[in-house]
Amino acid sequence: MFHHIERELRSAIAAYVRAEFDASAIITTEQPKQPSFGELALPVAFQLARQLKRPPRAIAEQLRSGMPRVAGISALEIAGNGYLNVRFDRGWYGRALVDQPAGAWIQGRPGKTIVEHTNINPNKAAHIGHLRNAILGDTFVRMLRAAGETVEVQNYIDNTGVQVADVVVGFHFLQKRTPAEVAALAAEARFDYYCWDLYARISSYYGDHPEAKQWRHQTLHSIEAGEGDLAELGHIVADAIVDCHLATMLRLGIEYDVLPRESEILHLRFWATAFELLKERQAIYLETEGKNSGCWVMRGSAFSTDTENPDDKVIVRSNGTVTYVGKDIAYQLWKFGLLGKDFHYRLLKSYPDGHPVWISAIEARGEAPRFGAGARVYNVIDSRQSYLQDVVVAGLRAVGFQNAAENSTHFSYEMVALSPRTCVELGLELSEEDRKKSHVEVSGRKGLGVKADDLIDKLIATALVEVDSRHPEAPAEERRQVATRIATGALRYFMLKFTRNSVIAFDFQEALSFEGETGPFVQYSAVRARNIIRKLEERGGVMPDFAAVLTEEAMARQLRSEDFWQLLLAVSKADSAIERAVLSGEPAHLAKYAFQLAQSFNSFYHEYAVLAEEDPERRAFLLWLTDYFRSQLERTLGILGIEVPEYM
RNA sequence: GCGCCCGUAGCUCAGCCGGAUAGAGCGACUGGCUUCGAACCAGUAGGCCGGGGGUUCGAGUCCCUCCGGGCGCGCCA
Repeated sequence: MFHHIERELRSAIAAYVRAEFDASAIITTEQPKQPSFGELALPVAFQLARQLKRPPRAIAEQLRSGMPRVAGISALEIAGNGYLNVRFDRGWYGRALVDQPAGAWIQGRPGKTIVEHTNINPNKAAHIGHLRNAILGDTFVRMLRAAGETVEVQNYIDNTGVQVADVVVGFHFLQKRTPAEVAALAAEARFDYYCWDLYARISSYYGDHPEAKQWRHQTLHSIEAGEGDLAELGHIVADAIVDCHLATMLRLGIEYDVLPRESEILHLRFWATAFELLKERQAIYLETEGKNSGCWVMRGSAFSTDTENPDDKVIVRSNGTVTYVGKDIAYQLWKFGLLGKDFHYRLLKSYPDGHPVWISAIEARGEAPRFGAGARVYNVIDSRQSYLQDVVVAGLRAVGFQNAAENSTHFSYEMVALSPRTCVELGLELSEEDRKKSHVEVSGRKGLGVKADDLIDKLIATALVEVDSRHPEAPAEERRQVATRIATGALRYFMLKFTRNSVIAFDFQEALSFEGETGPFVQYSAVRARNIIRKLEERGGVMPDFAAVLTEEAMARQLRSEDFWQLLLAVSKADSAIERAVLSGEPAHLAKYAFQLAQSFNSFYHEYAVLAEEDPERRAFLLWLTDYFRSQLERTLGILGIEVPEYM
């Protein structure tokens, strides 16, 4: 509704300015600095002042007196030296919300939006850095869907890369295990933890025995050829770890639609097709001299911002093998349906909620939906890979797919590092240098990091202590479920509260906190609203007929209270908050909104006893406001992927 | 060397397309539990928005420059 009035007002003013001043201005609306100034502020007179060479105050005065009426607006006021402040008709506004609580503004862009996230190497347990990626990606997906878009969630699996190969080397060459033995191990719990340690071991082994890298090359070769024990081990490891990752992410409510795998990209020769295309369109050329002699390269000028003498990027090595970026270009072409090839698919599994997840396959099995061929693609990848993402987009452009290039977005985010204090807690030895830093980078090779499942377990345990002390009478299983929701809410909120380009220095003490700006704070507020309604029913009461009791006049009476009005206004801005977060691509904005909303309600909750209210109209109003708040906060939390526990 | 990001309260961070007196959480200090359960609320202290130039009626926000920090820049993935 807020949104609606805002839009109506903007177009009314734009039309008036065109007619009366013969000028065009981009009408922007702002939130007034103080609530007492009204609901919206328009700096339009300042913009026009320059064009018209007239003082802003005079322009504002003309706008104020001449403007046609806009429904829902009761007054325009001039403030400062030319601000036009807008006051809403409170009774009208409140009533409109009773009639239509949720906005009908939703209309997504046409076509399918592809969001690729998670993309963890399937060779070891997921860590907190991966959590940031998956939570950001998943929340962005929920935001887009809330904005009415059709979204496909992809999670790319590099099951043939060096990282998988290294773990295979560990099993085969260091431990001398057969595929059958590894398969047995993979069936046991926490295989991903086992591989975490093994990967760190083999990485350090390479350091001491450089000649052992020969094993890696041999393994990579076997995996690519798809033959022999080493290839079989590769499949066993990668498949089992993918299962672990899916399970970890499901704990946070994160699901995928399709898992395209590198093994199928190789087998179905995606690269060969892309290579022909790149050559044909002259996006790459065969270098005949200099350091890149014998390689197929992309001109540096195609992607680099260094205008002096940008380095060319090798796409195909002089030995004929393709680089990572080359494969990525082929994959990105597929995402837009521009490669002229597709995967086959098989159903990997169905989630408990019934949602199916498909995985790429060499032969078709089952009737899969049409994957890929998106109108837009968002790649959720950390900012360290921005250079490579630029090359991929330049590749699309060079091939002539301007449109695809423009619709490719690197949804980047900064890394998650560890606070020095947390490193100490983890028993890691820090150098003098590290100790002074504000954060220390995680390293999979060194096994340095916080595993996702460990963190979730720790959060649940911490939450359970609180739940147990508050609700000792509740069944143990139920308490555990409540603690789980609190824990995952805390974790998701923690990862979302920072804007994307801020480095997170992960700190246990901070992440395990349930007070202040945290997920549980917001959940608690929703629980309180629910409690009011539940208590009402427990006492034999029923919800009043809001449509009958809360007439426009009644609303106007109740909303004379500044406290009620401000809360109502804040709640009614959910749509605006969602839209703003989608437009800015910043889930943190929505998280912040949820927090502020919770704050407003908590203060209201403290001040006013809803059920004890004796005046029937006022009581009905308070109940309606409480329920309206509850529904809008729950909707917002749902988009953040945060569930509300039954009690706290 | 080149490129990208960051620098705002003691700490961690917000600050929407440039707009009115720069905000929140934590920490510190004062108060508030007779249950719609305090995982909360009310209040106090705390800021040269890294420095310096510029553009503008107006700059935390845009431009230039310097300082400090992070991350990239391979015929690795």
